[in-house]
Amino acid sequence: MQLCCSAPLLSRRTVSSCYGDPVVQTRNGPATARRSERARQAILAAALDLVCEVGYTNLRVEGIAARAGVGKQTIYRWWPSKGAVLLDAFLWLDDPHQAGPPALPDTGDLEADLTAALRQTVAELTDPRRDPPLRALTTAIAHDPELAESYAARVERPAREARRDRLRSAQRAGQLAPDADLDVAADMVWGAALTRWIERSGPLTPDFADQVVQTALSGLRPRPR
Amino acid sequence: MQLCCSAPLLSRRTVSSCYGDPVVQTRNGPATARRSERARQAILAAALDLVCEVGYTNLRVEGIAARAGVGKQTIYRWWPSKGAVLLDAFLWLDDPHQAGPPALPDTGDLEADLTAALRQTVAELTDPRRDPPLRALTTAIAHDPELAESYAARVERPAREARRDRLRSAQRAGQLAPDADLDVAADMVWGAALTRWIERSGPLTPDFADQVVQTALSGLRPRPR
Amino acid sequence: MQLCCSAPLLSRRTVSSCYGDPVVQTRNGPATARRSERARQAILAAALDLVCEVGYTNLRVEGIAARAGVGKQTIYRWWPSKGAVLLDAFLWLDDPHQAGPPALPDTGDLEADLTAALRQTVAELTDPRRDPPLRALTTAIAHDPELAESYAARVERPAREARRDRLRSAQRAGQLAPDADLDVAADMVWGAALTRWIERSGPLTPDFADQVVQTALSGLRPRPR
Amino acid sequence: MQLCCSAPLLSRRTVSSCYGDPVVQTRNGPATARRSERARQAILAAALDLVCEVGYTNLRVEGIAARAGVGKQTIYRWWPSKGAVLLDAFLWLDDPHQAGPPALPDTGDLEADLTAALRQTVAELTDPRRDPPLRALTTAIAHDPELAESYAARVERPAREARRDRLRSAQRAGQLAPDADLDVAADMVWGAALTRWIERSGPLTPDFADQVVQTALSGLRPRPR
DNA sequence: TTGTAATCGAGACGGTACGTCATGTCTTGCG
DNA sequence: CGCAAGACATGACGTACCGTCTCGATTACAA
Repeated sequence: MQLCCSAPLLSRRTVSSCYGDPVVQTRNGPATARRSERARQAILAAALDLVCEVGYTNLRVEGIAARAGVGKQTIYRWWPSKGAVLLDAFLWLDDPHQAGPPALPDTGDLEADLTAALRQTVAELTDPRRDPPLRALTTAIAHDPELAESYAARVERPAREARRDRLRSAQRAGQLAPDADLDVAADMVWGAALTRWIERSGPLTPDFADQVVQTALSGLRPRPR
Repeated sequence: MQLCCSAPLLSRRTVSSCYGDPVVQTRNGPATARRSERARQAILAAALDLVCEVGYTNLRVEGIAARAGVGKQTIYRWWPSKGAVLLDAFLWLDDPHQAGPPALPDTGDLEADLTAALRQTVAELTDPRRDPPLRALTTAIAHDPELAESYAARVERPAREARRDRLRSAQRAGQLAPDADLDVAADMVWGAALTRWIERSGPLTPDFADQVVQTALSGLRPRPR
Repeated sequence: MQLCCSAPLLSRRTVSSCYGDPVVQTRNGPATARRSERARQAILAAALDLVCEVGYTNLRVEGIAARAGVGKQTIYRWWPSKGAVLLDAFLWLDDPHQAGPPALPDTGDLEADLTAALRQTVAELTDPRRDPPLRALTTAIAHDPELAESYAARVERPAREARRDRLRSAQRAGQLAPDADLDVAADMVWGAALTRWIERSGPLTPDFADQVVQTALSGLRPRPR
Repeated sequence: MQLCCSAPLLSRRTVSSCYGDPVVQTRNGPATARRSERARQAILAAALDLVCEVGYTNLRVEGIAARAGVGKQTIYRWWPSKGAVLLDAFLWLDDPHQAGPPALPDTGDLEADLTAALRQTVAELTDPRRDPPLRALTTAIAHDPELAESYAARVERPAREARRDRLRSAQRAGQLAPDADLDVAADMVWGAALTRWIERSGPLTPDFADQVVQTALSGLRPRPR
């Protein structure tokens, strides 16, 4: 797998030393000249800017290169496709803020924690800096298995596991039905938000997050009195 | 809006006579020669075949034309994009079977009806004839607003309304909490399936459908005894 | 051989109907749409203009296409390289004037005929419309065997044979030594001019042509008295 | 003029000390490290090998560097183009053998001397070590005026002058018509060979050399009896 | 029965973007 | 400092498709 070259969700401070190898091979000697950090950041920033400005279908590798003041080959040397650039760029958005795998809050109050987490998801999905690249990635992975695997490994599975961890903790605490399938539960809660986001079929607000969590916990049936 | 030229979900038997007007204008005289039904069906069939064989990104208008034994212009005359062809082709899959807007069963047993409906959705999502074109459409609409509107009008909104209708009926019958938001409820149930389908993050089986409906109705909290 | 698509030195008047087949093959049906004569002429004219303006090394297929108001693919469809375009363009220069294989004058006066022919060669070599493309071709064929064969067949061999024909006629008339090698003779006469042209090592004038022919006929040795 | 950095046709044995200055300027300090003779010879040898193996158009500076085990910059530091490398390499071929400007033999027998000289030229033109680089140079100078001047100064003019010297000597000895133009004479003799070489239009053999010289001296007209 | 006009299969056209390759410069340690 | 290594910015390459346009041939009403 050689899709993305940034360090995947590391906790190290010095990202600048975590490069992968070039996508295209050259004759090997004692490596001397190194990858340009300036170029890498300019490319990621340009990709984010452009996907917001012109959309994914109008996003061109040439355009990224031009905006970044970089040669096209410098992009193709390190990424196999514009989708891979975008994945790195998307993760790079959070690079400074979080330096480790995500985790849901665990205050002991399940409803509050889930609500906070889903509100966070909703906020990210509607963040104008994150919506366009994420939407682009969502469609790109549908047709690029390698990118899909990379996206799953670096974005999807970590999020999914964080959710399951929190739900398992709640189940242990007796706050969840002992026979509940945690994956089904998570798919219902986050799937509701994801569906609205993908289909743009309804408002995606904090209120919506609250309702989903409350409904998922209590169920749709009328409360017995 | 002139995206798709097949008849949209009409109840008339003779679909072959419901053409719209050509997408490209020609000088108008007393209409004489008519659209070729043979060509239309060959195009739709070729589009379906090819999207399954080579995927959406490798689907070319030229390829559809060649496979259908048709000139490229015959496609561009009647559809504005390969996405629009695919939408017609996808709907054409169901043409013989259903000749009207979809409706969920309403036997009075809410859980049974929802389970049947979600099982049906799951079956369609995993049908090898439907999965590739639907996946293609799902990504195509992300970048083509006209196609998105057409898809919403002809696929999404009808389904969504059928679900809401059934839930409203249940709410009237006192089988649902009176304050439940029906859109939220539907998004939870169908969003769970849609998420698994999009993210390929888990098995998409009848069992899964059963679990989702049961969990949505009863909630995640432990049942009081 | 599919290098050049104009008719090679035909005597037919209607050159516009002598196209060859496209360089890239497509599936064959009953041919309908035809090659654009307008595009062909624009390309040849643009190639000639540009090679004079910017030189062969700076001649780009993109540049020809742009100058001709033509898509790049329209060039690649009909010619395999810029050298092949240039060969056609060079021959197209003479298209109206000569419609058959070249022939040297044969008035019976060998010295006068050779002098006229060599003056003609010298005039062409120094013609500012012909010098740049011919120089370009001369270097291009050094590294492109297919182009070289085409050039030999359409330019070089016809000229060479015309010269040999005239010399043979003279030999029959007793104006040439019976044991003279006609190829050696022609190489001496035209080689002298070609060398000056290639090496730019001396003036290339009608006078020079006169001297060469006179010297070749009489020899370098002092005339016995 | 900074085209070539080897010593031009010197008679000194120790070529290794005749370097010019680097083509690219660097900040000047007290010169310490000197040009590597090993690198220079490896580059010239690699250039010769490669131009024979892959041809001039496929000859890359990177390829020369790789074959020579040298950094690309080491080539660009000392030569302005691959043509300049090739010119040095071509001259370096003769470095050991001749250490001065070329001269034609002058035994007093003009025909024998010219024949020997032209046979020598023919032998060099057909030498598989010399043909490819020389052909490359011949085309390279057509588009690179600086290289052309250097080639003229170091290869062409010396040869041309040697020929004229020999012919002048013959003219003084009364073996040549007093009014013969020596440049025209030389162009006829060597032009015949050069033309065959460039156009590959006939055998280039010692026999051919003999015929050319004999014909040039005696002329084409039938010998009077 | 014959016009007449739109559609048909076919494919060349003017273009845009692709991903690769080559160029010549710049940067990084090593000797 | 010169050197080997190689990343860099630039830009041309030839290919693949795009969506439009132009050909005859075919087709089906209207006169």
